[in-house]
Amino acid sequence: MTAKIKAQNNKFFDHAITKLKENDFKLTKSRIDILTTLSKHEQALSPYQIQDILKETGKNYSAITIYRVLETFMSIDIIHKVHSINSYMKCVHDHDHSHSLLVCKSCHSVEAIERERKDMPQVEGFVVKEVVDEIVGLCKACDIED
Amino acid sequence: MTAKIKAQNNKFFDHAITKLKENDFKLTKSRIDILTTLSKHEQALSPYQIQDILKETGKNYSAITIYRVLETFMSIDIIHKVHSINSYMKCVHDHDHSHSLLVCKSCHSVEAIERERKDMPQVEGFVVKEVVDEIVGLCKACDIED
DNA sequence: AACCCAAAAGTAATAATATTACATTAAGAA
DNA sequence: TTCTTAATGTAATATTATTACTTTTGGGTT
Repeated sequence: MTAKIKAQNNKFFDHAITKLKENDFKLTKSRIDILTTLSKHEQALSPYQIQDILKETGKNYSAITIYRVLETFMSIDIIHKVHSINSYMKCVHDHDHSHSLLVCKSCHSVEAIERERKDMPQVEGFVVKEVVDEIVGLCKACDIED
Repeated sequence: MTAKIKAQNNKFFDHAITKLKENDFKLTKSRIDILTTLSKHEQALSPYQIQDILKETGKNYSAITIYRVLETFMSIDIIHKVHSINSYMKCVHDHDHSHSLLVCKSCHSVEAIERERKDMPQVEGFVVKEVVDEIVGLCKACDIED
C-alpha cells in the first residue's frame, strides 16, 4: 500500500519530500512524522524531545529510529545540527553560510540572521566539512523570565 | 599542608593558576592535574578522555570531579568548549572573537586561525553569551589516512 | 490487488555520558 | 596545628547514544 503524503503547503516539508524522493529514500511513517514535527517548530529539538512530542499524539517510535531518521535527514541537508545545544532543526535557508544562528540556550529557539560575511575558509591541507556559526544567548522572552 | 605548584614555564598553565587564585579557587590536586593534562594537548578532550589520560599515570578521579573542575575552568574563561565535538580545550588566545577554530573531527585537534572578522552581533532583544565559530573537517594527517 | 524484497523500523541489550544527594576529605587561613 | 568550608568522593540514577539481530513495510513489479 502506497502511503499518501498530504501536501502541507509548507516550503520546508515539501522540499524535504522532494529531496527524499530524489535520493531514493522511502517515504515512511516515521520520516513523515518527524518531518512534520520539525516543520512545526522554530526550536531545535533533541532526538528524545522529538520522541516525546510524537508520543503525545499516540505515535510511538523507538529512540534508535529517531536517531536514524535524523541521520538520514542530515545526509541530504534538509536539517542541520545545532551543536551548541545538541539538537536538530529544519533548514530554512540555503547553505551559503552568509548567516549565523541565534540560539537561545533557555528555550532552544533558533533564528537565522544575516551577518557580515566572513571569507570562506580555505586552509591549506584542511578539508572543510561544515561551518558552525552560532550565537548563543537569551532571547527576549527568556531574558525577561530569567 | 599547602600544595607546592611547580611553575611549568607554560603560558596557559601559569595564567590559569593566576586566574584560579584571583577568583579564590583552591589549588587542588585535581585542578592541577587536569590543567596539566589540558596544557599538554593540542586536542580538545572530553571529560572521560581526561579521566582516562590521568588514570594511565595512576591518578584516579571520579567523573563527577572532572565535570566539576571543567565547569569551574569554564566559569573563569581559562578553557572553552568545542561544541562540534563536545570537548574542552585550553584557551590560548584572547577572547576577542577575531579567530575561528579549525576542528578535526577525526583526531579532535584544534587550531585557532585568523579570519576576516564578522561584525559583533548586536541583536535587539537578544543577550549574547557566547559566539561559536568552528570550522569542522579533516586535518592533513587524518585526511591522508582516511 | 497480490507478491516480493531490500530498506527501514523494532527489540533488547548495553555503552557512554551526565547529574543528583549526601558523606568524607583536604586546602589554606588563622 | 587547628579549624572551616570548599572541594572531592561515593553511589545511585538519569539521560543519551549505539550495536546486533529480527521483523515489518514501502513501493516497484507482476
